[in-house]
Amino acid sequence: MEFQVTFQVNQKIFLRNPESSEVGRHIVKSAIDLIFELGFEHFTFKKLAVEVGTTEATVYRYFENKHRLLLYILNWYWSYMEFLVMFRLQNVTDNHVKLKTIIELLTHDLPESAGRLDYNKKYLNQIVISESSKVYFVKEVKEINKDEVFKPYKDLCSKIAGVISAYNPDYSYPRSLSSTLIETAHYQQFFSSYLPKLTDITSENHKEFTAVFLENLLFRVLG
Amino acid sequence: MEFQVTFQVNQKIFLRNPESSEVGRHIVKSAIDLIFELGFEHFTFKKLAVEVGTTEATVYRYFENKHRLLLYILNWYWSYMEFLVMFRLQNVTDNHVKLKTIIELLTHDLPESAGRLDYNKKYLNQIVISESSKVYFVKEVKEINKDEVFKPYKDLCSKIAGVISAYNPDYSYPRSLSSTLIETAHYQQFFSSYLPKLTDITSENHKEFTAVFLENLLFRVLG
DNA sequence: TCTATAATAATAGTATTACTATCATAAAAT
DNA sequence: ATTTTATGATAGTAATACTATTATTATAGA
Repeated sequence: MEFQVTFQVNQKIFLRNPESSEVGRHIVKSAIDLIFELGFEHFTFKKLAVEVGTTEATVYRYFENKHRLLLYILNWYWSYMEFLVMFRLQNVTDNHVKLKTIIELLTHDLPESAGRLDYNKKYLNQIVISESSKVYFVKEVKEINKDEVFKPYKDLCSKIAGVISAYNPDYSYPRSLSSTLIETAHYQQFFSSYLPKLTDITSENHKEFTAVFLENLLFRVLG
Repeated sequence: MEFQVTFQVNQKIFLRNPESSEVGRHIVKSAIDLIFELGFEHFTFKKLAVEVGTTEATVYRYFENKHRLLLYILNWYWSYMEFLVMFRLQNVTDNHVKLKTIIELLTHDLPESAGRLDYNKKYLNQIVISESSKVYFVKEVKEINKDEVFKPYKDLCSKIAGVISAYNPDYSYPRSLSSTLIETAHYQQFFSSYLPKLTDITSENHKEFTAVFLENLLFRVLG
């Protein structure tokens, strides 16, 4: 059986829906490759246009600027992650197993999807780790937030918080703990790769180290 | 009694020591004001030069680029924070009190120092919260790290990890927990201010909320 | 099949950013 | 008194982050 999962990303993030055309899809796919390769600071629409084989003007018809494009990519990621959490928790009754599954999902690459959108999942994962904080740590966050562009992140956070509360209804900070899990999953992987003295990593398996650290933390906190 | 605490910031961060001249000190002070006001992305050396009443060329004689200047500010912050931790833990024997003091320091504005450097502590604190991750979430992190520019961060992390281990010698991840405390102190404050649905804040006191959340988390983790 | 309507390519242009270079002058050190 | 050093003034360049115009192509509807 073949099936496709699609999410409608918030209209306000793009000027023209990139999923509606070949060029549009190519733009997002190449953006993921380029942001991974160059880092967000060195990534430009000019370079992207060259990579796609189109012009800057065309890219600008889809996205207002590179910040919005990154936001688009992350919205896609957060939505997909929320779907994966929901999907993988289907029919699981044990809340302990649920939380372990969530940590596994947060700390490992996305599974390859069969769909039309074959984004490079390794690159996407690295972008989420290294670049995602740049979409909210900006002076304009209040303005941007009004467009509800962080809704998928909040939904994901909320879903995980729900499981936390189910596991321990007396715990007072399910949302903060949930966002802490998500963020910590990112920078502990980053730190263990590039600034290992900020962590206790011993082997080379950054994802596994992060998962084990988070699991330990989570279940100590929740009892 | 008047006294001054100074830290020698790593030579490799600057081209000319900004503390060695009036203009240099003015540059750093104004940089803190401007980065706070504009956000790091909109902050430029041109704007800084105008603010200081000097030229771009002069600013470039002190710092290679704005990334290095931010790094300088954070090195100063991390060093000062490590000093404060050391200072405030003097003569405290109870490890529980030590950890509470550390969380208090991590989540609140720096105390005003009597010294020559009267950086705006409120602005500095906001910069640490919103901009600090931008110094390491860059493609060049490996190269930059070779200059030991993250040493003060690692030292601070290590100092806190030491207290964690003293409190609970059996805990396996003192460094990771330490960096998690530091980072979480930042973005829980940020989230509770701008994206409150990612947290469990109820009042308006972001610093207090973050402190209480972190304390709860820390002592549950360490038992 | 013709025609209206999008979307794109090609091209140009602007303001700002992120620098580098030169040279004269002022201040500090020897 | 003279050398060194820092700064100011000025200029200039390549890249970035856009906006605008027009011709061409693809598509969808009549």
